[in-house]
Amino acid sequence: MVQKTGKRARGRPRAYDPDQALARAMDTFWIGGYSGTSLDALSASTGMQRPSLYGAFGDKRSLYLEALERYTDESIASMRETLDFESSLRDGLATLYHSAISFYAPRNADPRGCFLIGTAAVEAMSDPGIRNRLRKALRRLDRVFEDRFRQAQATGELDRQADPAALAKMASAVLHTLALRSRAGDSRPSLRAIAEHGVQMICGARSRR
Amino acid sequence: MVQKTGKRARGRPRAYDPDQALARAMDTFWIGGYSGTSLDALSASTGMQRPSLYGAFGDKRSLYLEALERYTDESIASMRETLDFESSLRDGLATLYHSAISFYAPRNADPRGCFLIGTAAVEAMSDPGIRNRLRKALRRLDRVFEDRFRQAQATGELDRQADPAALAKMASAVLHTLALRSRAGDSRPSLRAIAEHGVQMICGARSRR
DNA sequence: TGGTTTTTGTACTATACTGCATAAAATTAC
DNA sequence: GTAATTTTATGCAGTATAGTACAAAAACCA
Repeated sequence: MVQKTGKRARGRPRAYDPDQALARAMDTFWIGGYSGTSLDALSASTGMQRPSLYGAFGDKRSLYLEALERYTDESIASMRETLDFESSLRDGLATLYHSAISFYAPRNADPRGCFLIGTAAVEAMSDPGIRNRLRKALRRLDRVFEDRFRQAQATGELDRQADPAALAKMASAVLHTLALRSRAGDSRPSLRAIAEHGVQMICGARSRR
Repeated sequence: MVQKTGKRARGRPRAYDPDQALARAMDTFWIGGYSGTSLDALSASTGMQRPSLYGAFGDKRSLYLEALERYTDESIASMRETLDFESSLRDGLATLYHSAISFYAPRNADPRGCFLIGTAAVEAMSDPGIRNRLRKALRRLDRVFEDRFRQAQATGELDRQADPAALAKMASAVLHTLALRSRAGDSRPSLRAIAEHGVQMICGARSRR
């Protein structure tokens, strides 16, 4: 078994960094999907032999689930950070979407979209565990937007009669379409245009930037 | 080879209906995804032996591509029909979304979402052919909305300054999020709520139903 | 009835895949 | 330096998979 926080390991030291290995495994799943990614591919990308993979993460599904959790946590943290950093709701949304586009369709690499939509959505039908995790992840993402909308309502930036939960789902919908379209190969300018229209639609078209 | 429009086949008659077989194959891919669906599964669901599958549709990828095309064509036809049938833009959108929900999350079967998002999006990364077909399919879906928005503009139902292409992408975004969330297991009422908020957001919240 | 044509069903090949057993390697504890 | 402990590396077992070869079957034509 892997000793998670062992200060000085007793036996032979590990030749890999568990965190980096998980990140590489996530990238590999991201490209090939769960069913489309073999243990050989994971072994090659992480640099770990199969028995080491099993020792560190358990079987293929467990490794995928860890990658899924990691992705969700990181995405949510990054989104919260962006929305907190920008002072206005409008700027926060705009920055968040533009960051998402850079993330989904990097300038120097193949577009990959969102890990959840690109890999978990497929398996959701045949694996109830993955389906539940996907549903909860989407709900958590909704909550990030919802919390910011509530805050905007408290400061008077957003109309008192607005429905924060409903607006949050619309904000997520824009994110979902950006993720899908980037994976489908849409150009970055066209994605940026969608993001801008999304911001206008959610915040109201009144104040032009 | 399969004779597509032969009036009276010369040899032994086929034991299957190519159209029904393709529909069954589509269902099977829909559930398991491309990589996750084996030829044995396809053989079982269609009732055809593997050699018959090859004779009729070619290899696994060709069969998948045919299912993809069929799904796209049928979806677009159905959407156009709905938007044409309803007299107002608002009712057309509302009916379209509700039909989509019934389609994505049937009352008597497991929710399955959209074939494109659920199966083609995964393969898009490793198969450029599928990625291109997905991109074109999404564009065609956008066009359905765009055409309807243009028509609404012509009849004065929609503001002259509105941007039909941009509105169409937002209308698609709502459809995308419905597809994703249904596959993630969201409840039908929550999906219906999203649809209603989507309609209000796109058509403007002025006229309550 | 016999020949022709097309499809079906069985069986096969070669490969890929997941998971694990086992021994060598690298480190700590005494 | 030796024993104990943990990880690595090689290789294997059993199964699943995509695709195909080939003969039997079921129709038509003469």
